Parts: sequence; structure tokens; C-alpha cells
Amino acid sequence: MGRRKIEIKKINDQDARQVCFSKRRAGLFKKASELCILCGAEVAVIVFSLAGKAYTFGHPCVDSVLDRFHRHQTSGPTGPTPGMSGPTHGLVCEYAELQRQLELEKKKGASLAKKTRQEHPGPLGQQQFWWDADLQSLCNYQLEQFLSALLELKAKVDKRAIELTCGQPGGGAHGFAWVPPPATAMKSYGGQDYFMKLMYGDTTPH
Amino acid sequence: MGRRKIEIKKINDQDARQVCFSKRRAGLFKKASELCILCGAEVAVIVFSLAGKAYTFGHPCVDSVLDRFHRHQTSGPTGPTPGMSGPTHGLVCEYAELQRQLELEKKKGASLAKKTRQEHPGPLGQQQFWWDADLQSLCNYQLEQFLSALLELKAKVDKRAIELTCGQPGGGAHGFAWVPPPATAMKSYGGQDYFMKLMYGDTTPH
DNA sequence: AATGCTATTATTAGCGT
DNA sequence: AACGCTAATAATAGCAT
Repeated sequence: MGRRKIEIKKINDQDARQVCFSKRRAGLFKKASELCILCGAEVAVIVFSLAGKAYTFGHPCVDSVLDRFHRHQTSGPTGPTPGMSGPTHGLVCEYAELQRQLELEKKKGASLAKKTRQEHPGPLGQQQFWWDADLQSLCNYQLEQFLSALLELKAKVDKRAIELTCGQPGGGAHGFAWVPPPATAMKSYGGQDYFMKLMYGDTTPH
Repeated sequence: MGRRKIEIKKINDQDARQVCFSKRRAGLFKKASELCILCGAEVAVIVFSLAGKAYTFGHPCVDSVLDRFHRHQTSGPTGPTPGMSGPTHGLVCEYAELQRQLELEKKKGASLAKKTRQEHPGPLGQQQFWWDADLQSLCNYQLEQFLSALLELKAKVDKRAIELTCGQPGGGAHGFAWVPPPATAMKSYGGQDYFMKLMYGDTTPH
């Protein structure tokens, strides 16, 4: 919505990008503000520039909204709020939702996938993230397969988690709440047994 | 910007307010998304409706941005490294990658999105995925912890994957391309060893 | 509660300061 | 890095579904 139409893709010129960032950030905050006033919503917006600078908008204030969000999440879907089919359940849900959308889009778009991949020009432009190298080394098929694996994996752990946490509220016979191996500790923990037990759990007679 | 100019003040009619909320929330998220894509920004938007329902947008995802923000605050206004305070690892990155792909597909597929959504009869509404039940039984803290674990896990697998696929193109000494356990096969495969080897790989002398 | 339709207003791209 | 200008695009108010 300017002198000419622009594609929504990364702006390569640094100056232009900076100007755009500044203007659109202001626009975003204004929109957020209007949403609050018009509809009585509480909104928090956090923006990190490429340079790593943080900008925030919040109504009534950032912290209160973040607080509320955190409580909203931890109190769980069964929590106090009535209309609790809220669309937000954290990363995994959003991730899953994205996957679903992607799949659907792909199914519809079919051949589009190829073109999509072609839009990886990336001499340096796109490769600003340390993980790009890894991602580019894995073909899409592998990624998808790995994701499938992770999801099933997760399911098993979830099941175990539920058994452990809900089954023995606050410390049953085993007397410990389920805490996933903190990852960084997993190696040193020598915790393969522990983890695999969780995965293929057979400790529960049930 | 509609049929007539409106004052920015609370809308009293509940129906009108709801419609406005729905539309402007979508608009806000779109703006946020465009800011991310155009300027390479990381953005989190959290919106609570008057009814107390939470809606979020995040790139690469809400949690990562909140994480980063939290660290940003606690580590002081000057923050640590300028460019390299990226909070994202592994899964989260793929999440970002998925998001990017989705955007591209959407751009290409344009109107397909609509038809796509229509094909979700969804009398069941939101709960069409097998893991939804589980997700609802886990508190967010657990999920986050589990994700952390998965993230590191994935990193290891990625490493192994790269070694196996790139290191021995087309069939090296071991003569097999890396294929993640197809998840559904993992149990019957009895493939714990296989999987764990991949995780903590020590088969490559390299 | 969300979507489609459009007349109408709001945002902003490209430039210059 | 932010602001003013202005043509031109994008968002959306009000209605209907």
C-alpha cells in the first residue's frame, strides 16, 4: 500500500529494510492499540529487530499480559476459564497446526512445492541463522519422516507423563513428578534407560 | 477504513464488537507476519478477548520470542550478543522453517486456502488430532521441558543424519541412507538400539 | 463465531529532508 | 534513524450469510 505493490518477502536492502521496519512496527503497534480500545482486548506485542533490539507494546502493559498468558497456559485447558477451547496450547500445538496447514496447502498446491524450493536463492541473504546449514543438508523427505517420528515419540512420552503425573497426584508409590530429562543432562545422566523406559514404558503393570 | 470512518473508542454493541475483534485480530496477525517476513524480525503477539480467550501469533513461535524477551530483560537492557541471542534450536527451527514454507505455499496457492479450510468438516471442531487429548492433560511447563529434551535429541539426530547421509553419499561403508525410524515402525522394530545409536552415535569412527 | 462482499478510509513505498 | 509528502495499495465497517 504504497507507491507500488510489493511482494511480502525479505527486503534485502538494509536501509530500505530498516525504514520499513520502523514504519511497520509503528503501524503494528497502532493496530494493536486500536484493537484494545475498540474491543476491550488485552494485547502484548514483542518485536525483535534483526539487530536484536526489542520493542514492545502492551495494554494494560506488557508484563500483565505476559503474566496472564502464562497463567492461562499453566492453568491448563481445564482451568477456571469457561470458554476453554482456546486455540493456544503452546509450541507443540502451534507446530502441529502449522504442519496440518502445510500438508493441506501442499496437497492443494501440489506442484507448488518445487517452485517454493526454488525461492531459496540464499547466497548469503537467507543464511543468517546458524541452523540453516543443517536444514539445507536434510532433504524434505527426511525432515518429514523425522517429524513423524518425533510426534509418535512424543505421544509415548505424553502417555507416560500422564500416567506418572495424573496417576499419582503429588507423589504416589514412586513419589516423583515426571520431569523430562533436561536434555542437557541426558547424556551425562546416562539416562538412556530412564528415557527409553519412558518411551516404551513397561514399568506400569497397568 | 470501511464504509464509514469510525472513532477509536470502545464498541458497545456486543455483536459488532465481536466481529470487529475477529477481523482486526486477523489483520493484526497478518501485519505481524508481514513484519517478520519483510524485515526478518521476530514477533510475538498475544491477544486476550474480552471473554478471556487467548489468541497468539509468533515467529518463529510465541514461546521462543517470549523466552528471548525474558532473557533480554533479565540480562539487562544492553543484552548480550547483538545478533546471536537466538533462542531457537532444532525443532523450533523446523517450526520456523515450516512457517516460512507455509507462507510461501499460501502465497502461491492463494485462494486454495479457503477451499482447504472448507474441507475440514470438523463438527468435532478443534479436536481432530490424536494428540490433542494428551496435550490437554499436560501442563505447559512439562511440555516445555519435554520440548527442550526433544530439541537436544533432535540436534543429535541431525548431526548423525548429516554424517550418515552427507558423509557417505549413496552408500558408504555402512551402505545405507539415513532414514528416521518411521515412527509407526519404531515399536515393532524393536529398534531401540538403532535409535539410541543414532542419538548418541558412536558407531562412526570418524 | 467466522466469512464474503465492496465502498471507503487507513496504511505505506518510494523519495526527499 | 526518524519524519514529511503523496500516489497507490491494503485493511476494514457495515451488511448479509
